[in-house]
Amino acid sequence: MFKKETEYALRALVYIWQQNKLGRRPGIVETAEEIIAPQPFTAKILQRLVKSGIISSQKGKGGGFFFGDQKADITLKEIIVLMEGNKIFNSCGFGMKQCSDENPCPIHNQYIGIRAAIDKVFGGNTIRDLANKEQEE
Amino acid sequence: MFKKETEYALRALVYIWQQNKLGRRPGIVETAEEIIAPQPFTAKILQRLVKSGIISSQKGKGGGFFFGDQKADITLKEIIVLMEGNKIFNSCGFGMKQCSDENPCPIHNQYIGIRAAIDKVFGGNTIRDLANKEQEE
DNA sequence: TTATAAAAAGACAAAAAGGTCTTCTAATCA
DNA sequence: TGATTAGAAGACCTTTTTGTCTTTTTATAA
Repeated sequence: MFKKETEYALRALVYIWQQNKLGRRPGIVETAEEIIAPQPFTAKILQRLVKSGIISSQKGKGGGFFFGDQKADITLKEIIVLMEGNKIFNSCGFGMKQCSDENPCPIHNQYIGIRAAIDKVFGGNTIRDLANKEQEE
Repeated sequence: MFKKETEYALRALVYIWQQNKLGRRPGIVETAEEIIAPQPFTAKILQRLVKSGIISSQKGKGGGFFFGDQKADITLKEIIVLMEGNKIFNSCGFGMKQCSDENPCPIHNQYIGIRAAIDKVFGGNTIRDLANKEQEE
């Protein structure tokens, strides 16, 4: 469904927030291990999230990643759009450029249901929501 | 949602069947133009579909592609699985390997709804269905 | 039976995705 | 203040996807 980058980003953000809630700021090594992702690749993704202002980071001893002013109420959809654009939320299931309500591809009317479901799930959940969910279990 | 290959395959098959119904057997050039896809890439994909037994082909003058014994009642899902495996129908929305009903990721219970919708649309429509749909319009 | 039209085959190439490695910079603590 | 810890930056590499090009094979029609 999504690119690896995007999946790693989502999983990392949930973990970082869970740790932040416990007063901790996890680093790259710890985060990559936890989410089962290659460490240098995780580093690159986290740096991108910092640059985009989704999270903050602290260099040096005792440093790590954390939600500061940003808060963990960002939706999964916002992260997904940042990482890979909104193709998944807008594009045609048949791959046609000009597909729309007015000029529908042969599965358009059925496919809009899929898109709506995707939008609801990823637009309707935040990092905070997922972090809480995981800890219930 | 899908790979280009897959989208081209679906569009090509619909077009080929529409032409077959009219007593014609379209060739690579014609098919690629119609579905707006690069010609040599389309050739490769059609050859793959022939090898897999989805359609038949005829070499030489007046040749082209056609549904013979195969019939056009194959579902879109079957084509998708052939082209890119069943990842989309089975995988986790959060990218976790071990995600299941027993060991769910934090969006599992919501994501299964998306998967069900995808399965219904692509498992519930055949090439014949789409070919008929397009001609209604 | 030969020219021609068309698919088959496979080598090649470009771009994107996924991932690694090394060096630099900054913060902190002893 | 200097050693150490940790993120930042960017060059580099590999695999997959997407696409091209050339040659070969086969069928048919003139």
